Amino acid sequence: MPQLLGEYDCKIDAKGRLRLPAALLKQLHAFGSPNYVINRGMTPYLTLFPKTVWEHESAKVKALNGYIERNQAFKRYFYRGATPLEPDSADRILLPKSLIEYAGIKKTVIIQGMDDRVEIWDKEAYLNDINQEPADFRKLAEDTWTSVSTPPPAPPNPYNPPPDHVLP
Amino acid sequence: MPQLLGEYDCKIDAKGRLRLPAALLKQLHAFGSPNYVINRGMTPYLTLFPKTVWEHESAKVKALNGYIERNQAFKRYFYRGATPLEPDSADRILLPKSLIEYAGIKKTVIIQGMDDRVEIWDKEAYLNDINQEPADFRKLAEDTWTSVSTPPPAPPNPYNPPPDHVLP
DNA sequence: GAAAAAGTGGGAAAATGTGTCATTTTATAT
DNA sequence: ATATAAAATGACACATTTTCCCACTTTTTC
Repeated sequence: MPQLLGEYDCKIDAKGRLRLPAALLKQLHAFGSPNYVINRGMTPYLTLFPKTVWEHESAKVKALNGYIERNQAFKRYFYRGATPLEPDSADRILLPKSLIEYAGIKKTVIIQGMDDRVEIWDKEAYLNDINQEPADFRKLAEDTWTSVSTPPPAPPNPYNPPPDHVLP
Repeated sequence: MPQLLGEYDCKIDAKGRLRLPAALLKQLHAFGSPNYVINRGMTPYLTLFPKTVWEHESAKVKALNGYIERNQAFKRYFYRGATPLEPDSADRILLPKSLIEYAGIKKTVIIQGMDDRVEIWDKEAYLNDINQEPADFRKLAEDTWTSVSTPPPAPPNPYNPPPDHVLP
């Protein structure tokens, strides 16, 4: 399974377009198609999924019985804002206005790889978030790991990256 | 199976007509016919089904034994307000007045794709709903998922982008 | 330092969304 | 039945958004 990694600094242009950094694009291509789904994050940031990852996520949600009100509320929360995206010829994606507003995106965003998805933050909000109470991190880490039984290491999964495309 | 995705901002005209956004129409066409059924949601919003999906839904309800009083009551609720719709020549649907009133629709609605159906909300009500206490969502998510097993992810198919333009 | 690639910006054509008005159809009352 | 009103539909024009394309600047690479 490929993995999305890296922290990127990007600008949004006046039309709300975001160019995906070349280094990130290469990683995204390993997920199978040049199509994405973007959605609201839990707090004011956005999450961009490769379409294949999104489909996997939503398959689980689809199975829920919507006549149970709590399930339906969950579904709604899951889908709220989810929008399919395709990059243009210059590898830019057009961010929906409502999501730009939601995430408080001004001019510059930070894109952060998060394994099988990326988070898109307004730069200022991102810096606030990670600089906040760094002292807390140790406690957070301890709390996190004490409540989780460490799974045995999975057998190594040899991953052969696709060849980078060769340019003339 | 195609999937309906996206959050769209639309206005209702003075006659209660709603133009379906072009991006959504494309997705709806994938469901096989330009016919829809609209119905009341559980709370004040509307649900629009592609006809094929509606038929599938109502088949399940039809199978309920109507001699059981609670089933009959459910059926009645299920069919109450259900209305077949066909878009006009300009891809607009005419929302029944009673449903507009039920959903508290004023001028602007949000249409949100929800996999095999879309929800139509009065904009204000929608924003209230999704911005509501995200802390609640954590618990909701936990409750929801404790009853569902996670299938293993399928390995993706790497995407090989077309070669960049070659210069002579 | 030159060439290539990556990242930005903006103009303009095409597509979409929206309001208005005219015409047709349906309903209602006399 | 016919007249009138109401509603539904169709047509169009205007505003806005999206897409496509190209050119320029900055960064990277050799």
